[in-house]
Amino acid sequence: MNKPTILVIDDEVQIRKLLQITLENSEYNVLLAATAKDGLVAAANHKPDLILLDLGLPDKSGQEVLKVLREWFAQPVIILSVQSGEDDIVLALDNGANDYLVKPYRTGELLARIRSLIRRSVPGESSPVITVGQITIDLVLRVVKKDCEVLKLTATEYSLLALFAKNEGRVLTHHYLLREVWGESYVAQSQYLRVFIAQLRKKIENDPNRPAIIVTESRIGYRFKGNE
Amino acid sequence: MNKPTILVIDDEVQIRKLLQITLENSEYNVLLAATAKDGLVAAANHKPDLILLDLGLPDKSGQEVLKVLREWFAQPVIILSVQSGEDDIVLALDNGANDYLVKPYRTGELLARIRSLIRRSVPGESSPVITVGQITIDLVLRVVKKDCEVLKLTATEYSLLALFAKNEGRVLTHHYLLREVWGESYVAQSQYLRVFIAQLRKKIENDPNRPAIIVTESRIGYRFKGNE
DNA sequence: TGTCTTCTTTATAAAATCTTTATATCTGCT
DNA sequence: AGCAGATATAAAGATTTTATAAAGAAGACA
Repeated sequence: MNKPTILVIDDEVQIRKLLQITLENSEYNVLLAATAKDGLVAAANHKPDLILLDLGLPDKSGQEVLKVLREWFAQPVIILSVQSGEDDIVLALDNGANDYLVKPYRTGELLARIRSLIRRSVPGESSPVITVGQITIDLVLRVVKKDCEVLKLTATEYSLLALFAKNEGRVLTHHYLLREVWGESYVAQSQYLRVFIAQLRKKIENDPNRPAIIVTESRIGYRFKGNE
Repeated sequence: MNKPTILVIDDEVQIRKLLQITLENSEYNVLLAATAKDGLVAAANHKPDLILLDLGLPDKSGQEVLKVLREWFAQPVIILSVQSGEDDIVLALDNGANDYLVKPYRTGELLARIRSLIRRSVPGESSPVITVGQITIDLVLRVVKKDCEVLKLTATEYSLLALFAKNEGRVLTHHYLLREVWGESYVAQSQYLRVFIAQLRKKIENDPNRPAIIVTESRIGYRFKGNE
């Protein structure tokens, strides 16, 4: 459940800054580009979830950018422009824009239109399932299975296991685990970790006395071993 | 490829006429409705490819119509309204509108926005009847049955159940449920949720003391379990 | 106006989970 | 082997969360 990424292509630095702050406050990742060229490169490299495109770019017309973009970019594009002529709007929409806002626009409305487009742009998403050995974790459904059998985990146990599964094979330090699962102020509570690791092992290990999935790295942390 | 069908819901006869002519000239089939009630019926019967909805209807607020519609209608909805306030626009978009045009709008722009939405809309069908285990939910008629027997649910109970049914198997957090059913300002009222979950269980569970359909995920939320 | 339905609050019991404590076991080192 | 620090585990205790009934409030409707 990552934050969506939005690419802003606008040549005015103040607008870029303003949008960056606004969007980051609304829990988006923000990429910035000042020219058409940079914008297209950034779009290709980062595959943003949505693009905010200014029509008045120095190096290339925004309409051109839109056309080029639409040859491969399927995510939503919102045009921001000072041009309020109907011809511009119709052209942009027919070139593949999903929306067109005339500057100066209202921030709340822009955010609502972004929400609306992002909400609908998740068509064929396959629920990300992590499979490690006999353990299966469906992060969307929030279901953990061992050999097709559903396990009952508490919220904390689940966070811990999900964190391990996302870092299969890597050693996770006590400090890191405590900070990620319990929060910054619990980094000294190593005993928590021991208690919950024991509980998890009781539920997922074949022989909890000989842990094979969550192995302890003494004095450092724990490691989640999937296969071999 | 058939001509796309557009449903116009507006109480002013001149606007209906005008839109009908405009749209038919642009190769669309047009359906007309003058009230919220007729509009909802027409939407259910004809499954249009797009709806143009006026916010100022005599019998019911357009925002209400939108919410009810969105319980099962997945195709695009464009709001046409004399209201130009940001709050109205944001509310409509968050209620599921795909676009919002302030009257008087420009015809060319409206047509371009319609083209844009229809181009992008997936022909994917959304079955308006969900069956999960013994429970059947008709999202169009808003009727819930358990083993062919109609259950009497209040509006809130229905919204909650419909939301669950649309997300079968996945954990829905307290926060999410409260926001979707009651609205953003109620996200802290977890007690509501408990009360209504208890009421729902009394109505749909075989043994309300041992919930098998709506199971609680302590400290996280609830999960709607269909079969298995 | 009174009745009915539904929503909202309050109160309390029950359940689940988290936290702490106690003790046993392990690990690496001299 | 013996020690010290680190880890494992069970179980008691404390706290939070959940379930449920029921009372009060707010509307709808005739």
